[in-house]
Amino acid sequence: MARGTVRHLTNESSVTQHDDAPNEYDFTRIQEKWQARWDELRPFATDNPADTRPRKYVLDMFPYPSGDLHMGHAEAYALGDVVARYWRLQGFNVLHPIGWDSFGLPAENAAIKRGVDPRAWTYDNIEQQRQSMKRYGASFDWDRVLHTSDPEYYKWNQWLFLKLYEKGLAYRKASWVNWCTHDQTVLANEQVVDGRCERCDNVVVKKKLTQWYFKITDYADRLLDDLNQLEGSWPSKVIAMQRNWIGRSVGADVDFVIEGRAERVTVFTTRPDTLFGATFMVVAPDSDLAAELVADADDETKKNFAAYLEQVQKSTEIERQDATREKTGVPLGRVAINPVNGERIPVWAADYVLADYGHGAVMAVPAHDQRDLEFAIKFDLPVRVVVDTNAPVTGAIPVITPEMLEAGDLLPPDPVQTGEALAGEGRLMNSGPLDGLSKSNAIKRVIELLEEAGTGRAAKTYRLRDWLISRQRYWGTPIPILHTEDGREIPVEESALPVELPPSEGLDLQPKGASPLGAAEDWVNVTLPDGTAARRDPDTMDTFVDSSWYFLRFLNPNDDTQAFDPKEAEKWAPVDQYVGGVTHAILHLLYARFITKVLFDLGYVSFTEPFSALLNQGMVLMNGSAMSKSRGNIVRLSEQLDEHGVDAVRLTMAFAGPPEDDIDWADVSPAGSAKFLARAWRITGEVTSSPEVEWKGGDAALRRQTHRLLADAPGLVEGFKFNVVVARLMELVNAIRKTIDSGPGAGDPAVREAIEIVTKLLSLFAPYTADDMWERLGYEGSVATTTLRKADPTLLVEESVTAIVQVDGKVRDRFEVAPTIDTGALEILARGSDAVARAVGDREIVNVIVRAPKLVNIATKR
RNA sequence: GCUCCCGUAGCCCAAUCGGCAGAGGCAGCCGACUUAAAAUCGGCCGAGUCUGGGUUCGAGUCCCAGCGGGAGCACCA
Repeated sequence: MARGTVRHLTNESSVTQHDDAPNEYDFTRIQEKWQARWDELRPFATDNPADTRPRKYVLDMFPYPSGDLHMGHAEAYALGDVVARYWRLQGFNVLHPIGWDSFGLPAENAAIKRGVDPRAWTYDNIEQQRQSMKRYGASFDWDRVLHTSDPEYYKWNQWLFLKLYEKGLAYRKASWVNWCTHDQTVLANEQVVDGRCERCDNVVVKKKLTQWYFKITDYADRLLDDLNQLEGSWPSKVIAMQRNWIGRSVGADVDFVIEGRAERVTVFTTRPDTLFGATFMVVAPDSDLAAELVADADDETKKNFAAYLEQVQKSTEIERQDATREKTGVPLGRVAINPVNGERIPVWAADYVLADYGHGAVMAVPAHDQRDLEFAIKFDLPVRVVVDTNAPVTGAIPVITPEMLEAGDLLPPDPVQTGEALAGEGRLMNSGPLDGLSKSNAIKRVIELLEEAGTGRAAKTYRLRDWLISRQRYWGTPIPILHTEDGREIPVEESALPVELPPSEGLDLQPKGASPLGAAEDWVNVTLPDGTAARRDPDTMDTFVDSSWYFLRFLNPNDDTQAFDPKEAEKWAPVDQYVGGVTHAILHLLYARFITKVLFDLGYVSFTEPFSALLNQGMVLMNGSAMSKSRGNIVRLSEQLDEHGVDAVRLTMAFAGPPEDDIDWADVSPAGSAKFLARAWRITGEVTSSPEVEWKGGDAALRRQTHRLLADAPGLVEGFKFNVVVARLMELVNAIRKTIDSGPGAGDPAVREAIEIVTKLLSLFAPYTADDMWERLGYEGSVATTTLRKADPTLLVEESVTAIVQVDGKVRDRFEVAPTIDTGALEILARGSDAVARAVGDREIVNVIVRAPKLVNIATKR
């Protein structure tokens, strides 16, 4: 078959109106024709200040320029475009921009591999993607393109960094960080997946380094609590993942005195009620606290600790996160004193306690915590039950029943025997003043006691850690800080921004654990105004900084006086509809939310959440699994576009199923989509009525169907049921076909009305075909810039409906009735039915439910 | 292990408030066109909704339990 053409037999009568126009659906011709028109018309530019239409900001997650666009991009941009085009048809002024997230490791790694400049490699890829994107026909405003690797963009990245620095939200600290052994750079917690580097899948180890952090933990409560306002507009899955990630725990801080040490050690616990059951303390071996506690110990203890620490640090994240492995640890030879009962308990170091969570130390209550129990059993430490989990609790009050007393079996099983810690509700015991209280009451009471004694307080802690933003790589935004020899940090003046990346020429980009920029002597060495020498910070920023505010830069991408114009933000932001993959459910979205809240606090924006609504599209699979080279199941987008046309591929993406579901390309039919487009397109060549024709008088059944679609379309599109909209369009095209072939014919006004509505709605999915159809229908310009009519309510009323009559839930008869029939009339009709009488037989009718005009159900005594 | 989501025709998927299980597509079959085939056009066939209970006049839809699939979290004190 000839590429680019869906052949069909020419019907002589269909040529009458457009003798000169081609009468074959040739998508290549249509694409080329309309691409040129769009370049000329700029139908999607959003730059007219006099535009008074209401506004919508529809944003697709911008792509990373690694190679050409693939099927995943195709799906995302097809779906985002449906939403953008829909709001335009509804009369909105829609901002729908596109850009490139063009800094980052893959570009640099690829550049190293090929021995080329990362800059050249990146911009070559952008150009390729830009052309593919244009061909793909998404309704972007091409005058607002940005690239995060442009100095004009990253200048404002640096500005943002300095704003955070001024607020104390950007700081440097030495700590154990995730180190990717392959990429030779640090990773944020969020970038470590199952102990491996999210990007290259290599093993991650811990390394102690001084790094830059953003203090996202200051915003933990707001990031968590504000998720409530996104409920219903964001996928619940994403909200759950974010909640989980922030991981707020509520409990208490408890101060323990350490014998022979002036300072107390504070531990965080979610179970302060079990404080009387604490039989030892555990600190993280890699914490400063452990090192300090062991410093005064005897040589044997020190030696054991040193050996243990070395072993811990050697282990990879994968080993460390294996929850099934045996507990390990060493005693530190120190004694802690329980503040509530004065009990002396030993202090151990063990790697099941994490240095950077809570205070890096825990009170171990082995009877009621599984981890502590395993440790106690392994090292033969005492276990004391302080909550009787066999005592039921009604409300907050423990209840002991006479039966229980009689059974003499009040105590729960011994955790040491069963190996199971007693985690449940119960009644406090062995706990002095807490005895007899329920768990929740005991928590309240013990916090009061601790606060009175000054040895503890209610506390919250989070799983979320501060955001590590420095990277020891070349292709990123330089951190705008100077370091003097005496260790001072000097922020670069705002007027001196951007701190431009030096050329990569002459730099060794091979990863070696330190930033390549440190070797750019001309760049890194600077002299301060007072004559002292300083060095630029050689690290670059995590690219998630770039993408945490790009949606604001789109508002005025060429403004060189500010990052974004707050007045424009007032007009357009926050983003009304954000569209992208669920892969960014945590990282990108959390960071963007954080930065938005910071900008709110700084007074730059008036909203606290960046994305009012979120749509996650699924992945495109092939034969049940993700496409990959190793599986050899890659479907090339460019080949699909060559074979079936842009519109057919886009339509297939929308029609395949709910947007959030994965699409298996083996299950769908782009050829079927092309067939449908050709059918619809062909009809526009058969219509013989003129654009000015009066609708009324047209075929009533077809008109009703058209208006039902008009009435349903908004709800369907806004509910992201794109697949249903496409199905309804197919249905309507089938109906038009019938009306032409075996009904009133191609000249009927209802045919024109129907195909015009099809054309408008089809433009959401198949913009090239729709614009060509629009022209064939006798109009000029792009159908995408028209608006959609409202349904005529008089046409939505059915002339008659089918009422069904059930007997005991089974359908026994049906009638054609007026939609306005009342309950009594319908019941009389139903009771008069022979079929119903036969079904009822001689049984007694006990109930008749009437739901006029659609249903009667007669229940009989059985 | 914990949490969440999903199981409807051979396949992908629809089904407003609980009210006739089917909108659409793919595949299949039949017919038209063709010397023939492909393509195209027209038509047809096709589940009783994963299983077992429950609520209800009535359950794909609500509740409980199980099975199957997917996702997230997982030594976070």
